[in-house]
Amino acid sequence: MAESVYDHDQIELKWQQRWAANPALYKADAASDASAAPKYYVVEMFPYPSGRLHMGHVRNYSIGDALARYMWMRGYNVLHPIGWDAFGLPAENAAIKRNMHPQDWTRSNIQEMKKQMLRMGFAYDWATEIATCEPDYYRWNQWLFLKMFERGLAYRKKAMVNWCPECATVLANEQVIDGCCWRHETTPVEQRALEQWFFRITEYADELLKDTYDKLEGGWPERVLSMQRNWIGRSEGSEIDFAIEGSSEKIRVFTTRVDTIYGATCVILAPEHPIAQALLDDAGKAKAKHLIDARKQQGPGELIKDGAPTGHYAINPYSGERVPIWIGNFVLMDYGTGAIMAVPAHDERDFDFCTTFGIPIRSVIRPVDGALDENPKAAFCDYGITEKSGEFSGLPSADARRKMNEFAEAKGFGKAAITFRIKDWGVSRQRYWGTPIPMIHCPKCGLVPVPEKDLPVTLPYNVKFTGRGRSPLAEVPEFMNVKCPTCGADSQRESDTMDTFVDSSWYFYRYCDPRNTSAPFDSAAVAKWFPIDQYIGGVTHAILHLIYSRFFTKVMRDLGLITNSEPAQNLFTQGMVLGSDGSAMSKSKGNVVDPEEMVGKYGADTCRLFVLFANAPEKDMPWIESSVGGPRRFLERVWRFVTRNAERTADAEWVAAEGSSDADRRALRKLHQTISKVTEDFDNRWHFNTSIAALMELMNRLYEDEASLSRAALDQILPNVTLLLAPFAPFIADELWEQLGRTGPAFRQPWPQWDAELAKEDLLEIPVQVNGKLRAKIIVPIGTPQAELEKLAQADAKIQPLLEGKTIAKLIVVPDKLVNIVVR
RNA sequence: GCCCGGGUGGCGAAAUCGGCAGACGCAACGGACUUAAAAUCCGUUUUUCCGUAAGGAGAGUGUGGGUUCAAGUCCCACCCCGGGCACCA
Repeated sequence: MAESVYDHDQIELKWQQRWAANPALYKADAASDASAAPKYYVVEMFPYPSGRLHMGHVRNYSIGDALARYMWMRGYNVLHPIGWDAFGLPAENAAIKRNMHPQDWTRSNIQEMKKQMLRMGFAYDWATEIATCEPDYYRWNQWLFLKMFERGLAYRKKAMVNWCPECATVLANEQVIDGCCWRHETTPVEQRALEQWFFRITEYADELLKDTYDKLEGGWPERVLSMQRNWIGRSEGSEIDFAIEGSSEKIRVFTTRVDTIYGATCVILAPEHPIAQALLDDAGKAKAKHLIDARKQQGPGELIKDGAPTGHYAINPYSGERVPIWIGNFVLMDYGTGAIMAVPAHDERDFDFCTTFGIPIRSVIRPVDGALDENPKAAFCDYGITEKSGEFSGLPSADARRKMNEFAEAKGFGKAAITFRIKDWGVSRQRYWGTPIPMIHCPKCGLVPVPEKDLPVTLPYNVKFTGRGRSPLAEVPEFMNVKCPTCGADSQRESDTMDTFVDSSWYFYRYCDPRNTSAPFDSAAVAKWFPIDQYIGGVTHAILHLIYSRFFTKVMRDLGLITNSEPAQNLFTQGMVLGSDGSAMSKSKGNVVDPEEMVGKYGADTCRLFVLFANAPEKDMPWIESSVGGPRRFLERVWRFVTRNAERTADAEWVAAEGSSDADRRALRKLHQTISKVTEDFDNRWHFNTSIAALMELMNRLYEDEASLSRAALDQILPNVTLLLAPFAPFIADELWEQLGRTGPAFRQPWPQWDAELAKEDLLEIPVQVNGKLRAKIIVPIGTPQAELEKLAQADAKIQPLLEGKTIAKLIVVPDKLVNIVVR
C-alpha cells in the first residue's frame, strides 16, 4: 500500500455505516459470572434535545467517549449509555411561538441530534436509549411520586409563584427577566400563592451534607462539594419564643446569636408571616403586599431595607423587656421561622435597618480584650464577652449560648435548634410538557393518588398553546375529568406537571434496565452497575441536578429499590466552551459555533481531537478556530506515515538502512515513553491535551528517523500508534487498523503496554548551577552516582572559572536531576 | 459581602512531588521543493543589553514581601479576571 491522501469524509462515512450495521459493538456484556471482566459504568449527562448539538456537548461527549474506549481497551466491561432529557419549557415555547406541538418538535429534535451524535462516532449502546418524555419512562416518575407520597415525602402546600397579569399565567423563573415577563418586558411580575407539590428533601438535608464528607470527598471536585454544602447551609442556633403583648400567640424567632438577646430592640417578621398578617391593619397589609412584590422585582444585592411597625409589642423572654414588632422586607419567610429578633449592635443588617427607622441600639457584647462600645458606629459581630445580660453577663459568647439554650429549654420558651438553608423542593409546574402529577382531587375524598395499575397518566395530545391562562392541561376536559378511584364521584385530575429535574434525578438507573415494564428497573441489574464509576458533565449542574439526584438515590434506597447511597463514585466537571469573545457561548451573544460545520470541513476525528487538545478538560475552553489546523495536520501526518510505511519493504534506500539500529532505538524509546505518558494521563488526570501533545512529539520523532527505521521497528510502531490514537480519533484508527491488515475494531484491542527498559533514556543532560544560576549542562549516563556528578560538574570547563578563588559552601546533587554548587 | 477557580510569550497552553520556565500547537518569519502558487518538509521565534560573528551577560510566570542551595510551584499581604451564592438571622 502506498501513501494516500487523508480523506476524512470517505473514511468517516464508511466506518459510520460499518458501526451502524453492528449494533452490538458498544454493548456492555450482560454476563455476570465472577470470571467476567470488571464493570465500568461511565455516564455523560444526557442532553436536552434542542435540535442541535453544540460545542459544549461535543466537549462533554468527546471526553466521556475517550474514557469509555480506553476502558474497553483496558479490558473492562463498559456500560456507556445515552438518552434525552426531553421534557421542558423550550418545547412549549416553540409551541407558542411557532405553532409546533411539543411532542413533534421534541421527537424530531431527538432524531436530528442522534444523527449528529452518530456522525461524531460516539460509542453509545443505542439499545439503552431513553427519552424522558415517553410514557414508558415518565410512568416511573409517577410511580416514584406515589411511593414518596405514601411516605409523606411528597406533599402539598401553598407557595408563591411568578404571575404575569398580562398573560394571566404562571411564569418559570427563567421567564422572568429583570422582574418582568419575558413576553411583556414592561409588565412587572407579581407573586401569587398557589397550592403546590413539594418533595421533602429537607428530611435528607443532614445526610446529604454528611455524605459530602464521608462518601464523596476525593471522588467529586472540591468546588462542587463546597457549593453543595453552602446550598444545604446547615446552621446551628436557637429558637426562642417572644410572647405578643395582649395575645396568647407567640412569635418564634431563629437566631445563631442568642448570646446577644439582651441587645434585641425589636422583633421583625417577614411581610408574609401569618402573625404579621393577623396583627396588621388594612394599611399595614397593603404595605406588606407592596414589600413582597417589590422584593421580587429588585435584582439581587440591591434590596433597600424597608419595613413598618405593626403597632404591637413583644416580650423578650430573658429580660422581660417590651420591644416593638415590625415587618421587614429583608426577613425571609422561608428561612428559619420567618421571624427574627433585631440586635442592631451586633448584626450588620439589623444595624442598617434600625438606624434607618430610629430603633434604639444597645450593645451587650464587648471584645475579649476591650470595653463595651456604648455608641457603636457599626455593628460588632465578632464573638466576645456578654455584658448587661442579667445572670448571663460576663460569659464568653459560646458559653452564653449554651447556658441560655439550656435556660430556654428548662423554662419552655425555646431550645437549641438547627436550621438549613436548603428548602423543600417545589416540583409543581403549571406547564404542559412534563410528567403529569398522578393525583386526583375528589370533592368527597379530597386528595386521592392514582392507583398504580392506572399508570401512566398520559399527556393528552390535543392541547391548545396560547401562553395564557392556567396550566394548559386544566383546559383539556378529557384529561381533567375522571372518576374518583375511591368513591367513584366526578373528580378532577391534578393539572400540574413535574419539574424536569425529577426526570433527570434517576435516569442513569433506568439505563441499566431501560425496557422494564413492571418496575422502574430491576434491582439486580442496578446492583451490577452502581455506583456509577464516572459521571461527567458541566459544572453548571453542580447544585440542582447533582443534589436532587443524590436525594433520589437516598429515597430509592430507603424504598428498598437499591442498596447504594450515592449515585456516582466519581464526578468530573468539564469547563465551559467560551465564544471567541471570552464569554459563554449563547445564542443571544451570537458567538455560537455549530459543530456540524466543523465536522463537514475537517471531519469528526479532527473536531474531537481539537476540543481535547485545546486545554485541560476541567478548564474553560476559549474557542479559537484558527488553531484547528494543528490537530488536522497531525492526523494527516499520522495518516501518511502509517499508509506509506505499512508495507514498505523493497525500497532500496530503506534496505540499505536496515542496520541502522540507532534510529530504531530512538524511535522505540519515544514510542514507549509515549505509551507511558498517555496511559498515565488516562489513569490520573485526563489531561488529554498533554496526551495528544505527546503523540505529536512521537510523530515528530518518527518523521525525523523515518528513512532509517527497520521493518521490525515499524511493525511495532505502526499498530501501537494506531491504538494510542483510538480513544481520541476512532474513525482514522479503525481505518488504519484495517489497512495494517488487522481485524476487529481498534477500540477492542488490548491497550498498548510500555516496556520501561525500552523507554529509559541512556544519556541525560544534567543542569549545573552555581549559586542557583544555570551555568552549564553535563551529559551523563542515567543513574550516574552522586560522587561522580560532583566531580564532573566541578571539572566542567564552564564551571571551573566560576569556582576559582571561591570556597564551596555547599554542594547539592540530585541524581538524574541537577547539580547546584553554592560558593562564597 | 462570602465561598470557589484562575492570572505564564503575539495567541491556546505545558511544567504531575520545590529542581533546566515556555513541551505541544496556532500565528508570523526564513529556507528547501515548484515555472509559480498551494500543499509538504526543514528551521527561527520570551525579552533586554554587549558582540561583525561564534558567543556572552542580565531580566522574566499579576504586584510587594518572606522561606529555601533552589519558587510558576510553599507562606503572608495586596491587585485584577471568571464562576457560584448573596440580606440565610
